[in-house]
Amino acid sequence: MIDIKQLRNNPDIYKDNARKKGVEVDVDQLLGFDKELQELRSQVDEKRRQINEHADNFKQTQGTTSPENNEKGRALKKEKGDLEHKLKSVQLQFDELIKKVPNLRWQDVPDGTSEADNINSAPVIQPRTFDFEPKNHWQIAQQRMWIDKERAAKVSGSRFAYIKGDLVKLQLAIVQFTMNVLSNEEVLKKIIKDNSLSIDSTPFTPVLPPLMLKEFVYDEMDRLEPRDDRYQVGEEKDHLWLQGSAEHVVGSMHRQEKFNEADLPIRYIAYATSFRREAGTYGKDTEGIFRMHQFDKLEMEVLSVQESGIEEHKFLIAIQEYLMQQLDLPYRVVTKCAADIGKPNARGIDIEAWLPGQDKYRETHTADYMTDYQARRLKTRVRRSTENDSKVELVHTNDATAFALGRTMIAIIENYQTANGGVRIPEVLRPYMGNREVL
RNA sequence: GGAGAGGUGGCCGAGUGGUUGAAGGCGCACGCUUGGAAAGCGUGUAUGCGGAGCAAUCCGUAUCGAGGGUUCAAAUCCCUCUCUCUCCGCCA
Repeated sequence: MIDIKQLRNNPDIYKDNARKKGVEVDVDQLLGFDKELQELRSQVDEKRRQINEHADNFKQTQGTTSPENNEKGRALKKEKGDLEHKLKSVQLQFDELIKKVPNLRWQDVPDGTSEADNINSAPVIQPRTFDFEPKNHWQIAQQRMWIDKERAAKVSGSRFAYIKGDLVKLQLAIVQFTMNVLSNEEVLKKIIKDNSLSIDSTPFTPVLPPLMLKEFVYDEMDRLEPRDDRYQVGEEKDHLWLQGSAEHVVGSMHRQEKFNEADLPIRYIAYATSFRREAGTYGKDTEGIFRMHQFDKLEMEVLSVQESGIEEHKFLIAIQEYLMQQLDLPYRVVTKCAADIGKPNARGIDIEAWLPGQDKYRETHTADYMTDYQARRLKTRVRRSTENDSKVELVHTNDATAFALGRTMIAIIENYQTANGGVRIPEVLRPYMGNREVL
């Protein structure tokens, strides 16, 4: 959620921002509700003052009072009740509307009307040339019996799969490799230095989060919508939702908490299964395991003070690139335009891996910088102390993919394939696979 | 699923109707003391909203898990929900 005070002072900036993001929201109506709320609140406060003053009159007499006095107190309370009732109904309308106002985009986010306006970097690692016709991951995996979608369809339906054999070992190797990189402060220091960042090198804490979350928490994260893409569990009884990304359960983990400045940044690397209905993607990416209802992911989440938010964002992108370079996978970096970064985002970057079997770049990573947008409703705050002053402010949140395991394995299979249908193992993963060289 | 105990400030913990935004302690900050430090002593130490002021600050209001109720008055009484813990049962 945005800061209403900021919007009061700069309504045009918010209007322009919403337009650029392609979000429709009536800012003037919101300001109207805001004004009404302020008036009602001061009326309620005044009424409460009168009630308190009236009650204070009995303190001396220790409860000795008269019917007339009781009558007056009751009348005041009735008036307060009426005002509060009005306040509540305006508040509800205000709350609904303010949630629709998108976060301000960062200064350097390019304009654009759709993902077609995103800006692609030149390849950072060049696609390799093959002296044979490269197959796609599905052809290879099927032949090697690594993926079984037919049986998964019998049991669970479309867009589910059994992952088997060496592909499982490969996934676990990537998980271990990544966990080791992100909890190694020396590596992080090097990445910080190489990218001329000036942030602290606190290592990432590995996390296995719960996969279900409460509806109102999901809403506070501003990730519940579109609900069509979410799975609800125990609709009547539990009101729980399956997370669509570890960000949803890790970013919300410190809701209603107040940190000391020295506690930040807090960095997590979560390993979790994500669930998505993939509504509206019928017939898209049906081959293989590119787009599944369920997929495993390594996800980074960072809570920081506001001044280092943007550097944390750049740090996460640098880590993503480092990881891709370690696996030696061809990729490019995509700077997403205003229309494509999403409502809660201030800035968004994707990484796309080259898939020779599809002859295309495809998204494997995303990095989202939310400034204080998520933290405001979550009430995740930090106490900051200076000389003789201490204030509490909202933390800034960042999340970014370390590896989406399914897609990463697709990229490995397709880029590391050999003419005879084999797949070499990226060097850094070999120690985690018994030092084997091929799958 | 059954039975019980709890949720108070950064932390611990007192508090069964008005003098409690909340005792006491710890922690933290500043000052005194010291060659310096520790100990000791003193002072201060929540946040949201609205208002006044250049400002330090002051005024009003709300907040003791959440919501509702009783009362002139609720951290304190009643109801509902929620979370944590203990014991039993079931179970990976």
